[in-house]
Amino acid sequence: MKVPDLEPASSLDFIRTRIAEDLKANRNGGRVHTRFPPEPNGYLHIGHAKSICLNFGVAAENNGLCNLRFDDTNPIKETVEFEESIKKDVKWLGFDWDDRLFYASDYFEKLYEYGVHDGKAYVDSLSAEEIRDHRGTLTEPGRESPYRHRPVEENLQLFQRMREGEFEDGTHVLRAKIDMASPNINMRDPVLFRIMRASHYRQGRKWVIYPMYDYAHPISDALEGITHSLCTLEFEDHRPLYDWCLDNLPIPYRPEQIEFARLNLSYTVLSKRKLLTLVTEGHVKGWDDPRMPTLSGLRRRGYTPEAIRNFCESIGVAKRDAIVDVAQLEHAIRNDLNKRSPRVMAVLRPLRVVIENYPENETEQLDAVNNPEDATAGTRKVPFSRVLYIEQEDFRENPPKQFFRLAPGREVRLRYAYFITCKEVIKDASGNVVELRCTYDPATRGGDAPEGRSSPKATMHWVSAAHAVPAEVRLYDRLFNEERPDNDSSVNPGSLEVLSGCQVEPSLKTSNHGDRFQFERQGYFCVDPDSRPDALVFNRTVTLRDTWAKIEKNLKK
RNA sequence: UGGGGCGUGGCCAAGUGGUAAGGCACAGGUCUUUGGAACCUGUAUUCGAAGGUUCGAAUCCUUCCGCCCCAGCCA
Repeated sequence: MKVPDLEPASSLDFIRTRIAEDLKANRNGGRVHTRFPPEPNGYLHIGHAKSICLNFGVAAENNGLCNLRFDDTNPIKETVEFEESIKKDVKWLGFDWDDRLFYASDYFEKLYEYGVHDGKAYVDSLSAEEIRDHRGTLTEPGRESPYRHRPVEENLQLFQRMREGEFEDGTHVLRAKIDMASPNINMRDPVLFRIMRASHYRQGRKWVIYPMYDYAHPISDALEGITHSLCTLEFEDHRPLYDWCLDNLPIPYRPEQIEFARLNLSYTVLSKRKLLTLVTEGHVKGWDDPRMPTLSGLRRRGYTPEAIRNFCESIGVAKRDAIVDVAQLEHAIRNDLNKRSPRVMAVLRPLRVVIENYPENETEQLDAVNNPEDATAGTRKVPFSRVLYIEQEDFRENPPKQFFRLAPGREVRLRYAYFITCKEVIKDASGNVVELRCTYDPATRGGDAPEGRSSPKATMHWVSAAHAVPAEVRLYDRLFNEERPDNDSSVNPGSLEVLSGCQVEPSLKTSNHGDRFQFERQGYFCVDPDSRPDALVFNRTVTLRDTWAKIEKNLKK
């Protein structure tokens, strides 16, 4: 009898499919070994998370390994600070490279040895501009350098002298001898090594020549026994060169490079260069500014590693250029936080409410559910008294049709407390509503409607004025107003709004940095590192879905 | 008009000759002490276009159109 093949529950992306095929064909002896190879020249962002999840994920799924390798071949851009931030972020995301932390710079000696192997490369003494001139254009072939046919012996000597620091920066380079007429510009004798007197953050002044990415990368992969070298689409053109390096050097091993589309997100930028600019030009407060799509920014904003991983899984891996809607990222964090974050009441823009028929000096402790999504989260006590704060936007003197929160003469429920009715509106000299005089119904304690009475349409959050704790709340919005920001786009001026007179329930007094909460009816918030016990600071991670906002928006149309 | 890729609903994305998964978003509805969550329902006669092969095509062939990447001694 024929045994049916067991198909995987969900479909595999093209890379996982390819790896499964390789495994089935017993290529690489059944091994899967990937690597995440960041250059330590900036902070990791959500786009890197996609690559990290792919590389570490694919390895884990196949009982394989994934290395962390720093591609530190350009000393003028790289720093320890960046390296440390990258390691921290990869760990935070939830991945572990165990003892497999590597550096391209540890392979410099090997890369040097392979340099002029077998006459496959030559020392060129043209200037940078001359090399550019000789390269040709997209439609015209390049021209060979007059130095292209130097004897192997001479190349060997010159290359050694390059290393020994006998030449000025930029006077010589080592080039691969491939094909100046290749329609693929990357194959027109690409530079392999350049002279650069720069202090390397790990190697110091040990080297004055540094290898180029195209040369260092395939060899690094080979030396580490990488089976699948996953990178982004812009390197597709480089694959022939990747393969050339491995084919023409005495390396007994052949990793396979596979390219996938990098992540783009609407309303933000994801290139290291642009992110660097935002930081250096002061448009944001640093790499970990909660508006930044960096992992450190998202972390400070209150995103969880789980949410980011789920997001990366949800967007898939393919080859077409795509711009993922930020709404998809927001969905991922809401989905995660909904299940795990304790609910709490916080009034962002307070409006004073006096309950006229409530005793002056009385305080009640009312029971509030910590998380309706999690029965084990239990309950807490929330103090109620005569003077309260509610949200300014929860009261309308002239409520539009579908507004069913508080208005003159109207009754609403205060969550876990009582039904209250608005009796009087008090305004200041310029006509602003500054206080509401209300009455409460003692029969509705806890917020339950007595038998036979229908419950109000609105339930609102509130805080007892005498017990509330003042706090600063930072509201974040999309970094850019344009869906696809370009180089001329400027940061959304409304991307950060700081609210200073907020009143939060007393249980928040003991919260710690990084703690996450749902402020009921408003969104998810976390305690910022700037927060102190006597000066609480919260960041809004993301708002709750707000159907009233949609209704109101449509009313205005 | 050199080379390399890619085109499936508003945004992602499965599908690889047998009659268009799923998620996000959106629109209705149920429920609700968060206008939250959850749940239900709806949304591509059509897969960039046009021809062709076939009983049958998003999947095969041809032509065309559109988009992205490459001329760093960056990665």
